[in-house]
Amino acid sequence: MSPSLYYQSFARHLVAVDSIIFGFSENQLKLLVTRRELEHHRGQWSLMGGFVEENESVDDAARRILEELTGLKNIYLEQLYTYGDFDRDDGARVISVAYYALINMDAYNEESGNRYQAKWFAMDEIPQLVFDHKIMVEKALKRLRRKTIIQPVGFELLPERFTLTQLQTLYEAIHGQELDKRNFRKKILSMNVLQKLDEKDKSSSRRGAFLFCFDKQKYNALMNGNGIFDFKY
Amino acid sequence: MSPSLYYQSFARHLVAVDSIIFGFSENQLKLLVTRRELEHHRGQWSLMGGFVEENESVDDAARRILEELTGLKNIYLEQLYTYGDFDRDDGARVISVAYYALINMDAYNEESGNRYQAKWFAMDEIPQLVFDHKIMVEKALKRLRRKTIIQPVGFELLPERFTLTQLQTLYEAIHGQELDKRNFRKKILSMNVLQKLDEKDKSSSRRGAFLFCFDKQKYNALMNGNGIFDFKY
DNA sequence: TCAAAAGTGTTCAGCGTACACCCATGT
DNA sequence: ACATGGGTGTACGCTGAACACTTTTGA
Repeated sequence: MSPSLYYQSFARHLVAVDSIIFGFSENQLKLLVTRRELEHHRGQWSLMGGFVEENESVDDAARRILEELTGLKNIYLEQLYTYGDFDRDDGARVISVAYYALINMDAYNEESGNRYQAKWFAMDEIPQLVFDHKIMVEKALKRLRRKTIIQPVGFELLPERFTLTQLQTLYEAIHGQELDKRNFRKKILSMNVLQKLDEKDKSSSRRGAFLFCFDKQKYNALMNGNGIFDFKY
Repeated sequence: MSPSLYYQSFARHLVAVDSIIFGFSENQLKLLVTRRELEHHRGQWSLMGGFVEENESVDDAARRILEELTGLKNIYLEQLYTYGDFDRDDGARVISVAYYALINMDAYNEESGNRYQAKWFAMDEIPQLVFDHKIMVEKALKRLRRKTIIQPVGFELLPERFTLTQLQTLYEAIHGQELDKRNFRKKILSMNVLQKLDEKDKSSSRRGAFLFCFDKQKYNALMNGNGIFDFKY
């Protein structure tokens, strides 16, 4: 008797993946949502999602579906939480593993998105979403906020080269509050993960602002060293 | 056509729940593991787990399985992470939602545990576990450490009434490092979630140490107020 | 009287926070 | 010359961290 037979008597479930996809443009944090394609609730606004296939890891499913929608590989993607109420989808029992993704909207492929009637919404203009997707979005936002406090993650939402003002505006958008320019710069620079470039961005001021980029090396050094949460009372 | 029919063509999966169960005794953080009952790898050390049933939420499955093993209801239980590699279980494709639980070992029912050949191990004496269970335990420990820094969660592992020395020993066990007594007390008491009782515990010293209990009211007030993570740069 | 754990305060350094002015440049 | 965003430094208060001695009491 093959091992798999031992498991035969147990219930099997549809397992979906739903992605909370964040972007940043026009100084606003945005969310990418699609029109649902499945018959049930077809056409309603919904997070981008799909079902986990037979021989596919859940992470791979999330990446696959994200790539279908955005045309992007190598996106920052992190598992958020698994939603398992048996009646969360009123059409069938579906367990959903939620992920959140941070993407650089400049690189986003609009054509791919159009196939799913995808649309970006500012966080305070998100339409009603199907099932428990709104709850997922709220949890993702909380997680993103927490994450950006203790780890320099926000970069994923920006183009490769960005000004400190852009970065600050992003943080303000994520946290929904204004920040002091001097303190912000002091803090971010003291983290020592930014590399100052010679070039200036002149698109938003006459004087021009220096461009920076994220220094992956420094970042890794930081992470591999002592963790950020050193416990001492 | 009923909604559920729309979903028929998608793959279905076995969904398991595995619990990392922490306890505290003899000044050590401990983990409860069982001997595996399913044919495949039967008898190996394994986290307590089981399959999610047809009309059961994943959370309920976790609670059900935990109660079967420990005889305890109302345990602190939190979803940890979902493990979805398609080959993580070499017998069949099983997606596992991991939870971690904190239990007061005084209340633990040994009889229930014996039915599963359950055993408590100190964290540095955990035997080899089946599949990816070791990874789950490591993640749970990290989460517990982080959690105890920012939220007074540790109480769940202690009897209802405890001394500050006991609490400190617990924190030392969780974090694997010694803490300064004065700083620890200052910090914990300033959180304002402990209630000092009139009674003393004389079991561990001639002088006796005052007993405290966790004050749920104060705790809730704290949590409902401003969150712990106020972001300001 | 002594052994063993309980209990208690102060000092210092570093970090977060508040706050206001000059700089560079294109029009 | 002026309007617009870019860039910079300091002072204060709080919190975390290091550190040692007295108290109580049963044996």
